[in-house]
Amino acid sequence: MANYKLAIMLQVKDIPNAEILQKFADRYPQTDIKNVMTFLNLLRVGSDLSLGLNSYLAEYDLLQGRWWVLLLLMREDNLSSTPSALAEKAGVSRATMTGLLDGLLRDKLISRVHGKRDRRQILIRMTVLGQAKLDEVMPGYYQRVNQLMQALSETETTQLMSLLKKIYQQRHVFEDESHLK
Amino acid sequence: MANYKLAIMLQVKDIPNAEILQKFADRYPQTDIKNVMTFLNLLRVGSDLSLGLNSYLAEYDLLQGRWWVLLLLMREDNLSSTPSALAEKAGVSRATMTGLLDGLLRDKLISRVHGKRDRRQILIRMTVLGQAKLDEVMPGYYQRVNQLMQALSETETTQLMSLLKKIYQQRHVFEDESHLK
DNA sequence: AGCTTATAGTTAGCCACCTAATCATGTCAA
DNA sequence: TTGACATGATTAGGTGGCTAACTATAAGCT
Repeated sequence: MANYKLAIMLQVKDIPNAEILQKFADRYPQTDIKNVMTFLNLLRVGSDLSLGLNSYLAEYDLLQGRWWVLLLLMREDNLSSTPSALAEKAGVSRATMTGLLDGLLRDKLISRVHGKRDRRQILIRMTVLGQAKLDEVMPGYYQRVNQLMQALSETETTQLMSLLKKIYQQRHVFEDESHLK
Repeated sequence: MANYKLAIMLQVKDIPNAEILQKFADRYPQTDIKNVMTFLNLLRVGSDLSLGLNSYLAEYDLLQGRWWVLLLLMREDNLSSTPSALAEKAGVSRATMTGLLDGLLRDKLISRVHGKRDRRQILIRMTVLGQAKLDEVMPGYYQRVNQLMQALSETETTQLMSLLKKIYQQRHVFEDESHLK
């Protein structure tokens, strides 16, 4: 039993074709080829879009982690939050958040202030530079998302949301033995 | 212009709701809320499934990278390939493949043999232990994929494949300025 | 033959993620 | 009020990505 650690997604460039999957299906009879292909395609599309988003953000010296932190701060009325709250909302460990904040601080996009009431807490506030960075990045981001989603009609987008939601509800299948019949 | 490096997907736990997106839409008028939400959900589902797959594989001391290498080798008639061919098919750099192969070698799941014709080449062959590992992992993998995809009917699965394909064709939107109108 | 260029693989060093351990501060109950 | 436990943040150490630089071998020209 190993420790599972990384959120790194394999960039599945070479999804097996039906013939190859059939070879596996012979060895492993439970295989449903169509299901596997759909699953792998879902992973691949997600991975490629994530990679693409990163490559866009990198033009502005950001990656998804630090960019998302700025977005979370922008949502707050006073542009402030704490490391643990940010870690929770971003879905990363507090240790990772410390690292992300280190990077943002280095680029002066945020500031760290020690809490007054609870001296364990640190208050993170987005700086004017941070806001400027976001103002630089976001228009192009929205433009590209729109461009991407133009591949689908309004109806298809609704459909996709609905299908994703159904799959999302099953997401614990890999983790939790009890979900198997 | 920074260097873009990681295939790490942000685990977007906290997708903004319509109200928050509206706030951003006020600041950034090009925002199409529905498109953004669909995009973020696609990223999130991909990320969560990838994470789940990793957590399953970790029970067998594998992660997606090393697991995928074993699958690629299993496809080959003689269970053999070269590091560069594997890197190409797995969609990772040759340097990363070196690292993955190091790990597989440590666990004796593959063997390295120096090429005869071209002495620069190394031949990677899956060992009996490697095949046994895959035979251990794959049934549960297929079982879980089937379980996951039971969320969708046959028709819905076909629909999803079609929608994903349409989006996939637009995947260069983030990387290539010329795709913007 | 001997240069130059291309190719296969590894190494070095960076980044973002993780868990576990640590340190400081708060809280609560005997 | 003090000892046990909880909580916020950081540090240490490991993994798997990346690019760039390096070594060794091969191939192609002149």
